[in-house]
Amino acid sequence: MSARSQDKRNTILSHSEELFANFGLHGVSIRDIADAAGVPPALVLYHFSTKDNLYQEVFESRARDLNTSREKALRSLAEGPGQPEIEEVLHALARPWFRVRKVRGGVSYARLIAREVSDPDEASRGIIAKTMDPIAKRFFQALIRAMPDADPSDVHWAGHYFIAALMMMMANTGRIQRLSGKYCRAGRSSEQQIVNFFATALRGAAAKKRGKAAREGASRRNHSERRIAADETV
Amino acid sequence: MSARSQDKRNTILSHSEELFANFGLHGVSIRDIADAAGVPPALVLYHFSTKDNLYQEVFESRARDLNTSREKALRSLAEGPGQPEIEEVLHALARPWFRVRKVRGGVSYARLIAREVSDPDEASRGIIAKTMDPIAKRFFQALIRAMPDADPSDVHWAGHYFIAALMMMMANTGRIQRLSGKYCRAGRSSEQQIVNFFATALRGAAAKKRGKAAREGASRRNHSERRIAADETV
DNA sequence: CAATCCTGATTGAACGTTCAGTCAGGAAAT
DNA sequence: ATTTCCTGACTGAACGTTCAATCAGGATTG
Repeated sequence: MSARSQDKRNTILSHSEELFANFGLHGVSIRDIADAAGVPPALVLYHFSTKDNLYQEVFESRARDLNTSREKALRSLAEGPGQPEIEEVLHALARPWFRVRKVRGGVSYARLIAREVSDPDEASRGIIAKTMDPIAKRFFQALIRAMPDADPSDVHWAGHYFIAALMMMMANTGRIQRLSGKYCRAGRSSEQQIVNFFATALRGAAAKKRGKAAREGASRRNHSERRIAADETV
Repeated sequence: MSARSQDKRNTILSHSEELFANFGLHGVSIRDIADAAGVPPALVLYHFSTKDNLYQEVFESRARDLNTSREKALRSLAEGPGQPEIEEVLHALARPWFRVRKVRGGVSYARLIAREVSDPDEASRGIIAKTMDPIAKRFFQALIRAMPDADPSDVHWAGHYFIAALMMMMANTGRIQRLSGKYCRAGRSSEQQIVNFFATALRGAAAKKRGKAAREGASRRNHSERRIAADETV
């Protein structure tokens, strides 16, 4: 492929990224993308065959970088000596997100993923399950390893809350500013903010549990798999 | 309007709710709704004029109940004697959500709102800003009142994390189960889980801050409005 | 010349919406 | 009591538009 052709392809890709992030797959037409990129609609399909495939390619365009950097961070924690610090684990998941937002179009990409994560549509589930779930599972493992004393169930929940909060930041809907004005405008410090909060929270939860266990006496040490009524889905 | 007509209208409304929740405004056509409800497409627009208006009405159908019950809970906290417990404030926001999911179609409705909250589209922002923000602001006020010692900035962030986690639960994408298996299948206990976690977290954050303040000496008591680099948006 | 790159014109299908008209049934008039 | 009138409820067919996708063929490049 010639350099000129490659350029046009990338232009289409980046404009697709922005539009899909802001309006979703069904909220954007091939024409919208073509107009934004300044090319005829046919060229979009010449390069990407179908709209669905274009969407897929947008999604995967940065996923590899994002996931390899997250995987590397998690592996280095897993292979490191002793148990990792909670903050390290949280940063391993979060830092690549904040990093990707620094490069051109990265904010849109982060927003796109955030949209996809909270979309219950079958197609979205598939994409997320394939692209994001393996890393997420490692993340939970690392988190449990970092908190051997805590109830694994609590750690799982905390991990989910962390991901939810992270994705809310990535969605970047402007609601945080709207609701909190001066208090929550942050930028450079927001990664520290979220990591510190959840690290403190996790330690607090673990300490509380330890306290309760101590009060109850040292009986029934490992009952982490306690049964939960499952007639409802969360 | 006759009872029979009212019935049909409600049928259309409830099927719209479910479809919009699962596939979004642009992912659903009038014909999809008409087919699901077993009525001709023209009847949908006879009752609701336009697709956008139908979407709006679906959104507002349960919003009044939801908001009045949340408002009542928050007001009773504000008017009560002394400062409210953190758990009370969190429950005031969360309980109506878990309650609405118990009635028919409520799960879809909760999912619809969760979708809208994380949608950066202008139209979604408007709907959320009008319908949900006033209550959210009261919630933040109550939360700060419940934690007079904590840094208001931290409390704001914690409140946002709480909302994010709550909305993730409401989105009900199945990802939590997929990632955590047995640990996070909960149902009845999930409201307790999220409230307890964030209550502990908030107390922990406040305690940490108090500790730090004590260590730093009693100088600079009220510097809650510390400047934050704002070149970036979260 | 051959291969690659690109485009205008065009496709059938699906879209939201409109509209003329049917129909049941209650009110009003005879 | 019968007929007439009327209206709210509803429908099938069609509207113009936009959709994703196709394709033949021109332009550009190696």
